Amino acid sequence: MFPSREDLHEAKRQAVLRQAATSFNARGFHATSLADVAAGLGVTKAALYHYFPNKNALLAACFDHAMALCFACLDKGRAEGRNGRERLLLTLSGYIAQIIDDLSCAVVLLEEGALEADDYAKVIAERDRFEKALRGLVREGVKDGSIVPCDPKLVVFIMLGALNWVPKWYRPGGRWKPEQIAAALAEVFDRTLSSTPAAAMTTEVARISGRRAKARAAEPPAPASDPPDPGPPKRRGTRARTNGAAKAR
Amino acid sequence: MFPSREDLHEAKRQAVLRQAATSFNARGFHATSLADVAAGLGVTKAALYHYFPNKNALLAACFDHAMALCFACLDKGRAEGRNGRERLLLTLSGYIAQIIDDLSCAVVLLEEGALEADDYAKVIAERDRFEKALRGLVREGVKDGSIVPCDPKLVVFIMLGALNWVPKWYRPGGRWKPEQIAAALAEVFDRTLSSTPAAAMTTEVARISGRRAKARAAEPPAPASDPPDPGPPKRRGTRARTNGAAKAR
DNA sequence: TCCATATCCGACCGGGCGGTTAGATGACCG
DNA sequence: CGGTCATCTAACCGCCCGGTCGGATATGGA
Repeated sequence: MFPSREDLHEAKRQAVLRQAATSFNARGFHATSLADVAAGLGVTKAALYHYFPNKNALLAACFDHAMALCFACLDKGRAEGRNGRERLLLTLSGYIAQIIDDLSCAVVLLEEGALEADDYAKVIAERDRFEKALRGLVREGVKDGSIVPCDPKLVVFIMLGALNWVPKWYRPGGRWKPEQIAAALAEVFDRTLSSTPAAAMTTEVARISGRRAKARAAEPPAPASDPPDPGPPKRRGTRARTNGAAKAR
Repeated sequence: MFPSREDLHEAKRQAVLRQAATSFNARGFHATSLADVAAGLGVTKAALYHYFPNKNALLAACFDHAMALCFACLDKGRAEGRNGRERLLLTLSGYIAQIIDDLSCAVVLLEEGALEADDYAKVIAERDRFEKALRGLVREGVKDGSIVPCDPKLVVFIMLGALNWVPKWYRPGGRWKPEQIAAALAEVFDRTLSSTPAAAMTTEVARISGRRAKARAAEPPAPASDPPDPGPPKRRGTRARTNGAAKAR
C-alpha cells in the first residue's frame, strides 16, 4: 500500500490547510470559526487539533505556504526571463496564477495582524525579502534598458496592490479565465514599465487567446539585438515611442 | 451659543465614526471590539449606543461616508480635467488623498462581507456605480485619444487595487508625504494609460516637489491643440512614442 | 489475537464580546 | 425650583468561539 501512515497524515494536514485558506480568504480570519473549517471537511472542530495546535498556527501555515509559492515564482521568473522586465513580469504572472488558481493561501495577506508576534515577524521578514527581490528585478530592468527609469519601491507596491486585489473581483465561473487575467495584467504592467510601451492594449480581456505568452516572452525574439531590450523598434511596430529624457534624475 | 444640542450630538457622532473607522482600518472589523472604539474616545461601550444602534450600523456608516467621498472626488475630477485621462487621474488622486489623509474610512472596503444583507447590497450598488463611472472616464479617454485602447474594466480594477493597497505600506511619519504619493501614483498610471507615455518617471518619490500638479493637468497646456490630448508631441519632448496599431481590436 | 496508537466525536469549560438595563449626573426650560 | 430629557456608567446577560477532555472506533504491528 503506497500511502503510509505518515503520508495519510500529511495529506489530511494539507487538506485542512487548503480548506482553512479558502475559508479565511472568503470570510476573513476572525470571521471564520474552526467549526466552519471543520464543517468544510466533514469533520468536527476537535479533529483539526490533530493537525494544528491552534487557530493561529493554521494561519501561520497559510502564510508560510503562500510565501514559499512566491519565491518559487521568483525563481521561475528569474530563470526564464531574458531581461529585467521579462523576469519581473514572469514572476508576477506566476504570482497571480497562484492567487487565482491555487485556492490561494496568499490572499490571507490581508490579515497579517492576526498573527502572533513571532510568527508575524517571520512572515514580514519573508515578505520584505520578496519585495526587495522584486525591486531588484526592476532596477535590473532599468539598467538593461527594458524598463523606464522609475522608483522601484513605488512600482512594486503598485503592482502587488493590483495583484492582491484580484481576488476581490475575480469570479471563478466568470467570463475571464485565469490565464486571460494573468496575460492581461502582464500586458498592462508591461505598458507601464516597458521602455518601448505598446501603442495599444487588448480591449477585451475575455478575447485573449488561451495560451498566450506572458511578459512578452514569446514575442518575436526581437529581430535585432538580444537579451537587453531591443530598444526603440526600427519603425512603426506595435510599440509606442517615448519622448525625451526629462523627469528622470 | 453656537453649538446647539443637535450640533453637539452630530459632532460626537462624527467623532465616533472617525474613531471606529480608524480602529477598523488598523485591526479589522471583527478584531475590533466596541470597547476598543469606546476606549479610543475615553468613554465606555454603552455610550456608543447613543449614536449608533449597533456595531454593524457603525460599519455601514463608514462605508456610506467613504462612498460619498468617492463621488465627491469623481465630481471634482470630472470638472477639472480637460480630457478623459486627466479627469480619471484627477479623480484617483483625490481618492488616494482621501485614503491617506482623511483617517480613511475608505479602506474598510476590505470587510464588506461583514455587512448585513441589505447594507451590503446598498454599498455594493454604490461601489458598482463608482466603478462604472471610472470605466466611463477610461472609455472617454480612449475616445478622445488621451488614453490608449484598453479594457476599461481591467484597468479600473488594477488602479483601484493599487490604490486600496496603499494603506498597507503607507507610514504616516515616513519619508513619503501624502502629496508625493498621490503625485507619484498619478504619474505611474499616466505612464500606463497615456497615448503619449512618458519616457521616464520619477526615480525617487521622496524627491517629488511638494506642490505638484496631478494628472499632468499643469503641464504646459500643450502648445498646439486643446482639450483632446495633444497627440504625439512635435519632437523629442518628455514623451515616448508608441509604435503602431496592432493588438487593439 | 491483543495491545498500542491514531483518529475522531460529543460534551464541556472559560472568556470575550455584542447588546441591554437601571440608575446617576447634569443641562435646559418653564 | 422641579420636571424632563440627554448623556453616560456600571453591571449584567446570553451567545459564540477557541480550546480541552474522556471515550469510542479503527488501524496496524507483534
